[in-house]
Amino acid sequence: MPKITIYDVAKRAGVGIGTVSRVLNNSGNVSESTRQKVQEAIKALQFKPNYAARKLPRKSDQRNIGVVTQPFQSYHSFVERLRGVQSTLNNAADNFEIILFSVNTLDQFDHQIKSIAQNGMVEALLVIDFATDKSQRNHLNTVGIPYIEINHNMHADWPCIATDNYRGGALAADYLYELGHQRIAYIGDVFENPYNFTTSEERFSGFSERLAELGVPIADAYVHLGPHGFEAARLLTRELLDQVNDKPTAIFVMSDMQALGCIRELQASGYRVPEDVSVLGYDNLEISDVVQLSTIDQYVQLSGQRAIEYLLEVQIDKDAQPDVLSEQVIIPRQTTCSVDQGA
Amino acid sequence: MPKITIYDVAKRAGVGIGTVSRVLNNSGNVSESTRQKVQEAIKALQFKPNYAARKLPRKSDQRNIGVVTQPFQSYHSFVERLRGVQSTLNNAADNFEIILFSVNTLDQFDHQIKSIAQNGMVEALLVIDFATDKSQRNHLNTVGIPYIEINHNMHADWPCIATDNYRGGALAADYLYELGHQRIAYIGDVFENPYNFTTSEERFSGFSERLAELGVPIADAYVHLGPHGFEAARLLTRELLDQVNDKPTAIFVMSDMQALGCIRELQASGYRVPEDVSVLGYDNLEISDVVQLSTIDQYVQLSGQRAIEYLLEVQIDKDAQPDVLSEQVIIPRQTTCSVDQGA
DNA sequence: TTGAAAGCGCTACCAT
DNA sequence: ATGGTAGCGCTTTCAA
Repeated sequence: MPKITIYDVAKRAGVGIGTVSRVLNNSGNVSESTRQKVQEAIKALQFKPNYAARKLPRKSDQRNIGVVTQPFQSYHSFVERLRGVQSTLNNAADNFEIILFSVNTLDQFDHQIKSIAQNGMVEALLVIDFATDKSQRNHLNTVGIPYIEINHNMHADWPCIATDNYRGGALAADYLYELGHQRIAYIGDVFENPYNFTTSEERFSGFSERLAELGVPIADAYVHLGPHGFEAARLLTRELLDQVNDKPTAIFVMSDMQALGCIRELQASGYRVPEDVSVLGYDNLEISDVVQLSTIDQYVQLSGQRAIEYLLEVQIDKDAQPDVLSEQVIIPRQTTCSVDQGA
Repeated sequence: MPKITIYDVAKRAGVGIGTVSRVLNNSGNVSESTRQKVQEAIKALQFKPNYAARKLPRKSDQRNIGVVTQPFQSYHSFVERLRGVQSTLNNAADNFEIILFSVNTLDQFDHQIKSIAQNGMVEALLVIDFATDKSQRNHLNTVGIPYIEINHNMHADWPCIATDNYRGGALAADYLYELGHQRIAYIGDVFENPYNFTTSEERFSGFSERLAELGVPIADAYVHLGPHGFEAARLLTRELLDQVNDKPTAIFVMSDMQALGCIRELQASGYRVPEDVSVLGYDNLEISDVVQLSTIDQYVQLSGQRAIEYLLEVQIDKDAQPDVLSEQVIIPRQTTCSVDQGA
């Protein structure tokens, strides 16, 4: 069926297109009777005004910022980041909308980026948890859409805010070492996954390398990797406990939800936390405060904020440079203690 | 500064606008040297192609669905609903994008709805946690944007999916009553709030009315309302314990996070859960499974799915009616038991 | 109060 | 390979 335009509506209602436009916009100067006729024609024809055509002759001040992301990898970081994006946008300007593009696969991601570059619906783009490739960046550059990545990896060559997992891992190492721990274990996700997420690997690298520097290298038997989640982490903890002669005095778990699973298994096996085994998580979920889990906070909301600030600035100041975020902080709570206290 | 168009770029590069358009679209047939010149002109002029103008002559098949919502009232319901929206949209059609409009106040909401109706950027609208008024619905109807609300209240007169808190409350009453409880308390949010959220009030109404029907009406002293959150719920529980002579044998708490606070305070006061006091929450968070909290699951993801299904159907079948969702289910876990077991 | 007509900024097709 | 030109569907004058 052919596209229905105001011409069709006008014809059917027996009026001019100007009149149709007027009723569409409530711009007055339309008699009640004609308005009725036009409304009827609209309804009968199921007319839908064309967004682009409508916007074109208007000096619209509405602007869009696109956010490309995975469909909510983690509740926490997704929502917190979006929150940072939102509030920053609201404070900076009131005419920005957020367009959420969510993609499931790398192919979809590629397609999405190119189509975004093509149709120009957004004037700036925030890419979360994906790494753009050269061709994708070319597309964006050609049409002049500024973009920034929030990603696990750092790149020197294009705008990027890194969530520095490596540094977070090192922080964990320092913290546990300073508490006097020597036999330390790591529990996290397997390193290979379809999205190329390298979170677990990076946290582990930072952790193990720092530990080696400190003179307490982590033995393979103390590293247990598996699927994500509470239950899986329980199993990994069980595995760790079973396979090792000298029980660890501390465990660094790559996420809070997994740390909870780890603690559960430890307690079920008769270990006290932290007296027998300290457990350190990563994320600082709301629940982590509730259960007093020691953890690492990555200021994930802040990364959303920084990203938008950069995107906004780059429109004004062509030479803007993103703040490379690499802030984390240990939140010590009740699941970690020094080895002495344990003894 | 005047808007920069391809004409400006063409002039500056000494070419025709057709050529500029070609380099913009990578459509070939441009010599490398001219492409260079055009690129430079684009850069120098900071030219940004106009989205609307670009889209107009194209037969774009990209379509948008708008989602208007609070900025993430609750992580859980926000993400879960969005998840339902996403997956349903992805399964149904691959050319739909989600445009997220988030508003903080009722005024902003009104403004947003009217501007959405006006600019026609989306062809369908999902309104979450807000109640549209007559004038707003008129605006949407005038331009023929189908919409649906997901809200706490049920309306017979326009498309709406109700999250039937009243029924959920009644469910809680039935469940606790059947376990043999007679002295039952309620802990929840205060009924008045700037957003007109009536969740707490509705859950309480359903709960208390059902309890009355069952012959075990809830006394005022057993109802404690306050701010949201874990800590606040602790305080409310303290208050309850202090002000009442006969301790309740069961407490219905309006949300899981609050239920956790309640349990914490109970245990701190020497009560065993559930042996001394049963606690029932509402939401079924991920953590609730972990800590084995008995709760009510409202299938919040499903509501997002149903809403999109309706919106999609209404485009095809003008007489579509939304499924009025009112499904909840008790998830009995380890924080509730019968009074007999407790004794 | 209304109809006609001139663009809005771009794409795509025609020539050349 | 390139420049010119006819629309895309609408809003907004301008006359009537």
